[in-house]
Amino acid sequence: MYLSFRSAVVAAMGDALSALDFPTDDLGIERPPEDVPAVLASSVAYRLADVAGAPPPEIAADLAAEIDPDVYAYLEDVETRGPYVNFLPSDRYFDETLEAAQADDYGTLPDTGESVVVEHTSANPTGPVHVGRARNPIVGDALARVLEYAGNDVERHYYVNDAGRQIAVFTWAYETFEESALPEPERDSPEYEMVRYYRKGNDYLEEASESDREAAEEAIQAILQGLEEGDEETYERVSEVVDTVLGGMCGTLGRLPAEFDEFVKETRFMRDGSTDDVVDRLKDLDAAVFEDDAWQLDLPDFEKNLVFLRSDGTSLYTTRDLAHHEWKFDNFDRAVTVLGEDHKLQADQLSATLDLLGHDTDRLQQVFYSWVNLPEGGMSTREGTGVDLDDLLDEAIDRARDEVENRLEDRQRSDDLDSDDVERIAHQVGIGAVRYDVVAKQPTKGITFEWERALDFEAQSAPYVQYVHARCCGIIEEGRGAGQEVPDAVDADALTTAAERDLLREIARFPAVIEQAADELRPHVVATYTRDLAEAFNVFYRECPVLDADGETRPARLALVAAARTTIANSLDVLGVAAPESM
RNA sequence: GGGCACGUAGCUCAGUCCGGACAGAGCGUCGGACUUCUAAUCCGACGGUCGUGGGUUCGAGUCCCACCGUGCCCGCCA
Repeated sequence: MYLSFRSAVVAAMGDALSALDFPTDDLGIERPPEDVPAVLASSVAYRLADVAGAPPPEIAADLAAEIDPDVYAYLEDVETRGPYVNFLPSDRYFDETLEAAQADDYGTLPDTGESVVVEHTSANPTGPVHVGRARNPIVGDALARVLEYAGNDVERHYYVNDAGRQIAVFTWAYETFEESALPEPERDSPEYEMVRYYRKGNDYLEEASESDREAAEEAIQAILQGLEEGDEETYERVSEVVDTVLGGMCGTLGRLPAEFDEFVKETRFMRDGSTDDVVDRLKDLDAAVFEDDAWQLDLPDFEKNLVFLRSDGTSLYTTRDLAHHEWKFDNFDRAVTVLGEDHKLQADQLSATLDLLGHDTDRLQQVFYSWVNLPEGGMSTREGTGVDLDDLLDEAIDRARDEVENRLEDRQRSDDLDSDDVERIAHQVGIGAVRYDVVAKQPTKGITFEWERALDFEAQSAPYVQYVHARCCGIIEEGRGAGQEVPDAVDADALTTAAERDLLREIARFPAVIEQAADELRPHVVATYTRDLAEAFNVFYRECPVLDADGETRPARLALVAAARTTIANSLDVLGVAAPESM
């Protein structure tokens, strides 16, 4: 309804402007402040003052007079306030919003017919997932959900680095050191057990004598060469390490939850010949140069050359990533990648090179986030510094459980929660709080990890929004018990108070929020929206009794609660945060 | 040194892309509201040179320039 209303306003403004011989390239449509009852407004009158030779309020009045609301769908009235033209929606707008918002798929936009691959996380399989990179799966998964709601056919990919030096070191270390020489694993899980070899190997390379180190380097190089040559046995050896560690990491990511449709291995593009193929085409480019025995690309707009083939003839990460992205272009309409800001230059070079290879790089978009650091510095898997995501999630669940148990005593509601409920709520709230805290912020902002802050359940947090969902469910359940079912169709006329209208207006915006989040690839706008929606609901809740309301008001309010419930549930779903039915 | 990002209330953040209605929340502090559909709630008070200085504009937190501070990047690593 909101999107239709907006189209109507766009049409009305365009018609009015051209009728008065004003330019129609700037409609000035915006969202008015809260205290203005209009759903949309236009500030264009300001800019027309010069052209028209009249003060803005006068122009606004002329524009408003030019528009006949009856001609446009959902438009009730056009008013002016100073220089602003305000558009007020009709009863039908509210009636249909109330009905549409009760559908389970409310907020889902029509199919775009486009396939989108969202690549996120893609962390090197070297050890436990730590908080430093936890932003990637959380933002990436939310982004995938946003794009799905926006009508796209989405696939989530994890690009697995199984061909780099780190993995060769890991494989060598795993095959070289005895478990008896290693410390106890921090957890009973494959990646925690395996990372001990990786750390041991790296320590050894730093501390060993020169001759020992050279011997080790030889073994490591042999692994890299084996992969480059497509040697099956080497691939098997590396795969054992990679698959084991990755399996463990996915267990942690699954708790968020972040799941993937496909794990795309780097070696795939070495083994199928596409890396060699892209190297051949790169060599033919005008920008290709052969310097210092290595093939390089002299990219415009970049200071340094991009090496794509080493002097020993082996490929680099970037080379394989080019083949990877050509594969994405072959199989999807669009590709979105979530990357740490440290990959920005590399991503720009990738796009520039794909452009030189003749690809339409508008189909590739990158979303960057900055790392989560500790007060004392960055987190590193190799050095074992950092907070494991598993520990953060466990702690969040523990604290949420404490909260639930503390609140149990002075709980007003009579539906006793059993121990399963307590555990369910602890998980929903604990993990939801962590996830919401991350997804609600613009990813480019830096975050310093602090336990207290990450685990604050007050504030503008997930529980605040989740609580609204639980309240909605409570009212509906209570009503059902008293024989008051949510009506199928209802007249929004019965909703007369400002609190009811404000809530309905917020509910109506949801599809536009999805559209904006998808267009801008910024899931955090959905989080901001959930707060506004929850706030509007809580005001309504305080001022408007539902089940005790009289006459037509009761079914109308019940329908409003049902609409709020699906809107809250779906907006939380977009963020990947659970919507508890009680808490 | 060069490039990119970030800088809004004591603290954590919206708002900046696309300039417009008095710059909004939460936390903290102080003061109120549970015999009433769940108080993880609500209401009120206090709190702001929107990093600094210029510029463009009828109008700048938003656009441009310079500077300051912080982070990231500038490998034949990934």
